[in-house]
Amino acid sequence: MKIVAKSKIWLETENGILIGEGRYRLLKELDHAKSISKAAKNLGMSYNKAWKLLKDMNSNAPKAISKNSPGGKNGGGTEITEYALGLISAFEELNNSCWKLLDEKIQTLKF
Amino acid sequence: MKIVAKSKIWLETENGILIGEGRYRLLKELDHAKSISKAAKNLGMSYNKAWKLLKDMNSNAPKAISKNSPGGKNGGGTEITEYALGLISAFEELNNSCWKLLDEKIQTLKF
DNA sequence: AAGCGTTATATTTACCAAAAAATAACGCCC
DNA sequence: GGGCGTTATTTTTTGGTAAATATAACGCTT
Repeated sequence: MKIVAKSKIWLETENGILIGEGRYRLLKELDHAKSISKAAKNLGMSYNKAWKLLKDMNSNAPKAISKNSPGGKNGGGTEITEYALGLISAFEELNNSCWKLLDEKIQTLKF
Repeated sequence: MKIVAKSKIWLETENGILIGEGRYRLLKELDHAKSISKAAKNLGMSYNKAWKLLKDMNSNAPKAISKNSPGGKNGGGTEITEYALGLISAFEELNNSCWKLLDEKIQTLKF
């Protein structure tokens, strides 16, 4: 019987969760859509949830994650910071090495 | 600001979850207590939940996880199999190497 | 056969978190 | 200043899961 190892990783500060799978996807989509409402729609997520996640990340992180602009031209928008881009990379790298490790390790075990 | 990487790993078969953090703790306690009701009490878990977890593991695993004996001397009891002991070891090993990897990797990243 | 302590299972209740809905605020633009 | 599309926030509703409860079954022991 085939047995697979799965994992979820996330980063925490003393304030709370900085990034995990859902927040990672949101940041990537925000980087592309430049708008919370559009990003949420693209991800099949409610605007409300996306906004709460982003707000939480901003208050947990040591630096700003996004610059939000309500009102103005075309209603406004949201841009993520350089720091957020770095977070995205870091999360991807940690995830990839974790998956690779588990894939290798599980070969050495027989069930 | 201090940032830590956390992870949860688990093993799945095509039927469902084989072992994860909660099931791991239950198996270890069962190995010691030889009784679902005692193990559950020791873990602060309801008997109902422990029984369901064990039943699920047994139906997901390729081999028996436990031998349950209702009735009889002292009301019966539950013993986990050699296969379950192997699962415990495998889970510990995967977890340890995963944590070690994350600890090392996160040092190389600056936030 | 009655009692005991366990496993086995179904049912009901409670809770919490996610989703949805509603409302407000914002600032450009015409 | 009114309309537009966005962000911001609160409130309400819903759904799914955990907890609690209840009941049955089991097989030794006396």
